[in-house]
Amino acid sequence: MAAGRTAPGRLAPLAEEDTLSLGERAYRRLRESIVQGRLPAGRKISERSIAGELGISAQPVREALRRLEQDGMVVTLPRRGTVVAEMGPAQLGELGRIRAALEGVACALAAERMDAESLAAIAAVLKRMKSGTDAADHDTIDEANEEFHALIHRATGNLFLIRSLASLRAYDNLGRHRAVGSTPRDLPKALVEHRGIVAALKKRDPALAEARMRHHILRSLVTNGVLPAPERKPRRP
Amino acid sequence: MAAGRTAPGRLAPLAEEDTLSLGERAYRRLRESIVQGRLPAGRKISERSIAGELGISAQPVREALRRLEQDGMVVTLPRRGTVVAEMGPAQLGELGRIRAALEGVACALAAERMDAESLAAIAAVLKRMKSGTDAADHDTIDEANEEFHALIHRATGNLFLIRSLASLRAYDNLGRHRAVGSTPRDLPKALVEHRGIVAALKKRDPALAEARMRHHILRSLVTNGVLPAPERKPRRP
DNA sequence: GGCTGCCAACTGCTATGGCAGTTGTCCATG
DNA sequence: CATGGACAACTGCCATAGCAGTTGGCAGCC
Repeated sequence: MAAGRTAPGRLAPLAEEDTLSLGERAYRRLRESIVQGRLPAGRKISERSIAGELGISAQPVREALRRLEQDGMVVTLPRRGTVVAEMGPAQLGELGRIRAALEGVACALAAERMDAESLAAIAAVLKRMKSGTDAADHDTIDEANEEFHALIHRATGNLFLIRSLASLRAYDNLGRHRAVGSTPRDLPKALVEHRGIVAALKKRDPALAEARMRHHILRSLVTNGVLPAPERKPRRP
Repeated sequence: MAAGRTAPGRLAPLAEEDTLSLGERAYRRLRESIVQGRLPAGRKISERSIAGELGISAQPVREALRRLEQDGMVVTLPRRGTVVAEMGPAQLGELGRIRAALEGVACALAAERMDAESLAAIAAVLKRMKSGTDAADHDTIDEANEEFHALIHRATGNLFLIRSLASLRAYDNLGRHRAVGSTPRDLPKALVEHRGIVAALKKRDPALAEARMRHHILRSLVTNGVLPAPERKPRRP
């Protein structure tokens, strides 16, 4: 990590060279720290202490905390303090189901309006996924996967969707980071699912694209242990 | 409106008696003003001028604007200004589809965990809807409708879902306010749909509840003119 | 007349200081 | 030893002031 030699749970001062506002940078830093588990649930966050660690004033930190609160990542009790929100497995599962639905809608919108350039790009990503899967190279798979979904999100052109999904994918990362050790993934299954999604996008079939994407997300959540395995449909017991 | 005699587009000062933070109150005020169309799209919003109108400092206003920006209701260009976001009919339609999906997930979650008390409450709301529909009383219908969905949202116990849907329903209101005059509504159809949703909730059938809720939202968006009528499925043209 | 350059009036952004409410600690009291 | 109360050290919250970048207009020049 770029954090370097910092005490666990502490943040390195912000670099000066950046062009973003301090509030924005503080928001991203805090968000990243929470997602990566460096700021665990229940940890107290005070505006002043964070400001001190980041080497900035308390005001931008306060803005960042308000935004994180709207994301649901922290909760603040007036005049008492702000703490990182608790995220039980049940709530993580709910967020996963929400994300599945939103990714589905995004995929449907993308199927309607994705241009040829983006389609070519996503086909290229698919190839990288294939080679990465063959080599069992998790880094390139993760990277390609990230780009895969990002391309679809961007194709929707819908800011609300993009933001919401970014927030939800952050929780997904949290779920992964929580499970120490190997995170199980059914790579070949994911590959064929991705191919099916791209095929639906190329056919410009919104309903099919949505169904496939949603199923893909839900299945991956199940194999990751975030969601329980769905019960088999009983044919009248 | 409680706004009273204020110049169009201007905001009345905040009351003192409230217990909420100034930032929170400013957020709600601005949000309400945007939703009701009092602050039309493209209108410039400066921290200082709003602060002056509300009789508070610029800092809480700034927080409110950052939160509204995360909601997608305003966009701010650094060092240049903040304006109310443009919302074309296309984007409004997209948000409607997103909302339909999220309301569906919320309804599924509610079907799994709604307690008897809430089920009784929602049954009562249904009765009010029935009488309101018979009397063609739009006010009580709107009120009951609001409560209907709020009960379902609350039953999920998911803050992210509740917040997102609140934001999306705000846009829905904006769509209504935009269409001056009579907003078409198929009241009897809505009533039977609501009944079907409640039936699914009582049966604790998440999939059915989700499908019915989603269809209900999508249909209402179509009759409101937010979404185009879906094309009939061609059986191979 | 049309163009350039400057200046004033904005804008968002951040730091500082201080207020009011909360919490924890330590001492005096029963 | 246990209990209650005051004080200090927090907390979030807000107002003020000032910085730096942007914009609009007006004078001066070509």
